[in-house]
Amino acid sequence: MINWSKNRIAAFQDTLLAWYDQEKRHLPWRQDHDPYHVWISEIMLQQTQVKTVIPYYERFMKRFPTIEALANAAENDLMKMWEGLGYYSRARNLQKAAKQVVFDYEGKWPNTAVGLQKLAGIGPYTAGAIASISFGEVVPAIDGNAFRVFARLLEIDADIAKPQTRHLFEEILQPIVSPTRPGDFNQAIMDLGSSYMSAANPDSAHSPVRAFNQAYLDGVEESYPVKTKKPRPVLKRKFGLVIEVATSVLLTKRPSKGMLADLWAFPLISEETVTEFLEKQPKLTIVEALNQIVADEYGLKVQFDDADVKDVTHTFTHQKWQIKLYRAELQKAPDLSNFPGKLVSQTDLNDLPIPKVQVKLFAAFDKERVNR
DNA sequence: AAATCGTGGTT
DNA sequence: TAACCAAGATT
Repeated sequence: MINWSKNRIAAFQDTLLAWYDQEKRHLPWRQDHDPYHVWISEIMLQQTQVKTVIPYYERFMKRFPTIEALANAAENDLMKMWEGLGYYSRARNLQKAAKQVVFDYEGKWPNTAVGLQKLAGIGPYTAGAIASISFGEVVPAIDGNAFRVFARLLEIDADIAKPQTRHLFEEILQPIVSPTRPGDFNQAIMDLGSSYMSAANPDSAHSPVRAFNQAYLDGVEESYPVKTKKPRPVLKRKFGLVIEVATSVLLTKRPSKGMLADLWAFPLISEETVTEFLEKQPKLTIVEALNQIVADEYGLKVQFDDADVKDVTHTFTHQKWQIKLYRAELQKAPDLSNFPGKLVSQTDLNDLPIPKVQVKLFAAFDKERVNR
């Protein structure tokens, strides 16, 4: 790792900010420095590409123009706005934080990174981003871009996958952040990291800060940043249940903890549940086991169709689901007192927040339907 | 500290 | 395809 002198730091700031003034991206959330606008965009942008976020941000601002509107929103409306964005706890934390600001802080935002981190869903990166962009606090905003950019510029060998490495970067970056334009400095690093100093296809030869890029100058850019690999997704086999009543279908509201919390989907039975059932009653077929599980768990008398099974796979960050989708029809509306969900018509469906895996299940199921 | 929590895009 | 990446936070 190398070290920069004060003159070097000043030259870097000038070069970076001059480039930013010329080439910065014009994004919807960059029209002003309103903390509400900056905050919503930063939460949406966590682990999510700019291109994906833009339409979500526009819709969100129309639906919830102020932090008061968000604080008072119905949970279902909020989750519907977030539908398809992923990492849904971000949406729930968003409303928690909105309530904190509106009701605990009388509508006044904390104006430092330390204060901002007391709000739900705001960690060290997002706190630094809002504090510097909206309030002019001289603090770094260390996201994946900042890790990558400075690992290359300074040949920092620490593993950025390790939590403690953040502290090292904070120490290194604090004196480098522009004291006069901290928000622009942090955003410029992100623009740089998404263009000339991207992860996959960097173009350091034409980068405005190539003269400061030690890894590039040494021809070892490929070696930075140092980052240990994550394990591959674990395979989970499941049985998905389509239980129809006329043109409606039974959906469960998923538990409020764990994967896809509070979203709506077909009931899913884990392979383990079915396996255990078959060990106790080896003579049963899979369909018979599913029928009995549904009777035991939900108090529903159904008969799944063995000849109408669809396969759907969906990969998350750390799990790969292989779902066998079974279908059954009921002649009349059942007693749902033991079923954690409801009978949903096509029109009702439009109001419920649905995860992407369920969209895939619907697609497979609809194909079956069309073919019949 | 390591695992958990989504989705879309690229190679 | 499988692997990796994209403005991370929480437990």
